[in-house]
Amino acid sequence: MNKDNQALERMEKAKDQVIGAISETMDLYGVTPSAGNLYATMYFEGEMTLDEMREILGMSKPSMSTSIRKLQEIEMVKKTYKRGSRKHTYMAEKDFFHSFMAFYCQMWDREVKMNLEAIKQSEKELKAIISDDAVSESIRKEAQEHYDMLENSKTYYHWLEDLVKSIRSEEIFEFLPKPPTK
Amino acid sequence: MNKDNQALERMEKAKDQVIGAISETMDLYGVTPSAGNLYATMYFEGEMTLDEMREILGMSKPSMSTSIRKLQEIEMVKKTYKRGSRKHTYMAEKDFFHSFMAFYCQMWDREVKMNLEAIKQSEKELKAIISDDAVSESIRKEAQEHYDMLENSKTYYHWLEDLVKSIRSEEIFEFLPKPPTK
DNA sequence: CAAAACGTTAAATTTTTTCTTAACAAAATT
DNA sequence: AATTTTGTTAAGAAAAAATTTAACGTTTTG
Repeated sequence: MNKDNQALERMEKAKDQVIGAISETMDLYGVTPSAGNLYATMYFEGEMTLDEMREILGMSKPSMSTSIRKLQEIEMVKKTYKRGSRKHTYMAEKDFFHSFMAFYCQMWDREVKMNLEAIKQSEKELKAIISDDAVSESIRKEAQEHYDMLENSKTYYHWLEDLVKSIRSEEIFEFLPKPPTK
Repeated sequence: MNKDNQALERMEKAKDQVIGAISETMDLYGVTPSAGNLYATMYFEGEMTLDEMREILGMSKPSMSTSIRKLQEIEMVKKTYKRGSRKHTYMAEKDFFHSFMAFYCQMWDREVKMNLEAIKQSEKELKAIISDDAVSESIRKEAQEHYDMLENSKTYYHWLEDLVKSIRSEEIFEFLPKPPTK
């Protein structure tokens, strides 16, 4: 079937378009190129084993192993259980809403936690300066300014917390409904 | 004033806490370490010139120049006009809401545009395969599956577009109000 | 129980990115 | 107009990250 080979070639081209775009996007998200490429490839395939991945991407097995682990961490790939084969199989999460939620919630949670903790420590130090009468007026004033700025910034982090909460609970879709699948 | 020096040292420690945290966060966002560090430093300072940055960070001037440019791109730093000095001065955007909006809207816009374009091209190819009667049934079926998957994924991108819109218009704050500044 | 299959960890290599020094271009002051 | 000041671009060096080859431990199968 010559027509079929032609069609298959054309299909590869079609897939590569999207694979390239997804891969590039993920790159911007701080996912390594090969992990991005792997995910995008899996997006078009069903279950895959590490060897199949290595085969199709022309890369080493440890490379696939580490990429898959990273993709699992951000919940873009799930381990699947296939009876018979003793090789592990994995599958791409195809619901981008899920990926979006998992990725950003994880990221923002970490941001909030880290920064609020740092602010807490910092404010403790600043407070000590502010309430020490032996320190000159101008320095205490500066400390106070920094303190106020930090205190003010907390507003943002708490908002971000709320955002994460509304995404996890899916309340956000009441405000911003998922468009209907035509 | 020995007490003052002590206080200043303590203040540096307080600032460094937060600088470290912000810097690390920005790192996760794909901003280079030195740009992150620069922003976090400027967060505590007023207007700054390139030479002051170089001085305080102990880095080269071209480094500051490129970092500042990147920070301007994502709207985390604004150019300020200071009469008198002919050196350029810059100032950190301290409103994290603004930074959040600028950064993610830019990112998501690019993602939507890139991927929808790729999908469009890809679907064109797939359609050609699907409607070619000379191609075997099984291949046409596979093409149709890919097509449907792509078509379905558009839902997500359109949602992301809506999200960006509601952030830009600040409508999102009606749903998720900024917590009051105590 | 020995040998093979599978996945992961460790060490080494390659590639990419970031940063610096040096050269350059534009603007301004003398 | 010549010299100095300021910022950027270009090329090279240093540092960091990604990938591969090699070695290891576990599980399975003959």
